[in-house]
Amino acid sequence: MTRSLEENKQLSQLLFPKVEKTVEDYEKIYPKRQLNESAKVTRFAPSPTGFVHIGGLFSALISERIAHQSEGIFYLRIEDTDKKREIDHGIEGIVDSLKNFGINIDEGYISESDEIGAYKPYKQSERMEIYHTFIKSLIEQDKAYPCFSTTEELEQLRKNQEDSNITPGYYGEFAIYRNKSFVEIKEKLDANIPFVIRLKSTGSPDRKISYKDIIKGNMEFPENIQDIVICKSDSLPTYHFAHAIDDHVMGTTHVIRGDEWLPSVPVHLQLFYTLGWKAPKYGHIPPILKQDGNSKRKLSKRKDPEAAVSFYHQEGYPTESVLEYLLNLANSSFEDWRKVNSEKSWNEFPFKAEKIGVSGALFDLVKLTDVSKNAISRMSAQDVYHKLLDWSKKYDQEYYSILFANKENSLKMINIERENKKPRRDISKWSEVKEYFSYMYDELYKINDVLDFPENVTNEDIKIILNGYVNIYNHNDTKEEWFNRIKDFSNSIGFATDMKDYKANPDNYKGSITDTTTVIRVAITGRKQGPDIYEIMNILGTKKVTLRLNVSKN
RNA sequence: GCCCCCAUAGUCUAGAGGCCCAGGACGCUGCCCUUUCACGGCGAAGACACGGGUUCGAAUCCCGUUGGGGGUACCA
Repeated sequence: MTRSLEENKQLSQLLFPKVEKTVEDYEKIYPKRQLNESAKVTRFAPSPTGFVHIGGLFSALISERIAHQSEGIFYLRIEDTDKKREIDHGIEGIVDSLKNFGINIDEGYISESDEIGAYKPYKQSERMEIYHTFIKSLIEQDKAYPCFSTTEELEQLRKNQEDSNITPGYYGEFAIYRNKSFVEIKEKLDANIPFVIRLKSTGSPDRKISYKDIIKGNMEFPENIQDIVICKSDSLPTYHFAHAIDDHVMGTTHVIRGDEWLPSVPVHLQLFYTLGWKAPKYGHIPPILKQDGNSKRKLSKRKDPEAAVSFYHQEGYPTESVLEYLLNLANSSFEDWRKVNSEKSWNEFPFKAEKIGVSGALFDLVKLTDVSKNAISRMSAQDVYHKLLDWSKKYDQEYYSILFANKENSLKMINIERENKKPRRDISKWSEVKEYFSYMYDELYKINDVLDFPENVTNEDIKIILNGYVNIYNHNDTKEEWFNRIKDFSNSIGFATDMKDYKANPDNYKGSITDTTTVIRVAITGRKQGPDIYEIMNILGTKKVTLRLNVSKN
């Protein structure tokens, strides 16, 4: 029944006549990396099947940290073995997303069609010859074989197995093509019957396999007993096989991936073992979840706009905000570190892979907002201005022109209370700034029909305040002079300046200095809240201030 | 069905048998400071899923239950 060594050799030749190189050739073409003992090699290996998912960015970030913190290599490999789901410009999207977030790769694709690095090609569809060479060798060694079962037959098999309550799948006695004779196989091949290549499993159902996951710790699984497909009928490798080949050949030391891969570990370990290689270390990260009714679920590409990293770009969250939020999700000690290292870059944080939580976290936009406010408050006005320009150039042309034309004033505005020991924390994303500072620009500022003055001040008093203030306003006042002037003025019209006294005897006054300034603020900015009103008036200038005061009176 | 993973407040988490009648951050909230907001200061409410063990002692170890997530493809 079984085939002789010679027959297997013939079979491999029959199957892969065009493969000329040998396994040894490839070990020479792609030699082992010359790196320090401690240097780690990681990769981000997405499929170009859609936009980059926030979970993808999460694993890319973790992989990048692990590599670069150990002075190792981080590379980008495109896993395009599923031609059915591939999209146009998929690679470009991936490359751009990483670039945008400042996650630097050492090897792999740097644009839709250009790649760098000594282990190219970094796209699986271009590595066919490599995979076939290794498959050919496995067949020669009787470790793999062609299987001619049709999808229908396999479905039927599964159904029968389920009905008789035995483990479903293609294994053991059900692996009918495992030991077919050379003659039988040749007949099928000559008849052009489509086939896949399967790996002959060496696993046993009553043996366990254990390994230590970098993130999840000690794991134990039953061995894989299935004769898994390693080469599909379109002659492309399956993910499992390409993973083993590429990560060995490219010298990956640590594989970081989503924990949906956890159940495949026995398969992968078996693959490495069968190929005679040392398996990389694995780290399985939990998914990023979203609350959906009563349950949590993975952020969905189809249902959740916030699943796409492009969403954060559009909204104008600075990349470091998103990265820091993600970093905090991975290592919760990040925020403590950030508190005492406010001027450092996120990539100086001593990241620890083994500290990553094991269970999935809900993505919390509110927390992201907080992280982002902090991140932006740490930036210089120049920095904020330029980031704002970059963002608006892409997403808000009108605002871009305004910012561009009003550089000086914009910078001053952004800088209000920015250089305090504790800077303002009012901006969390670029898309909200236009509205937030709209009163700064004549093009954007519109006096509301109904100004929202404080309720406790009568219309009559509002007029008194506005009329009086127009007369005493002096653009050349220092802040102190200005404040003294407001105080005197408030006193003169019956508004308290001593807050303690006001609180003790509110009935003695029409209101307090808070009300006076708020009325002025509303008249000038249309808002009850905002940065230091003295600074704002200073930037606006006498002309605009008096104009707005006069307009608001009516 | 079978296999695997997970389980501390609304959210993210610290916690690796006594330091914990559980600490931090976000959020929520009270007060103080204050020309508003922000900042800052001082507070408040809020959690070890449940049930059994083991132990002098358990959030921490074991077993079970429940709940959640994942896998079970010629998808990754």
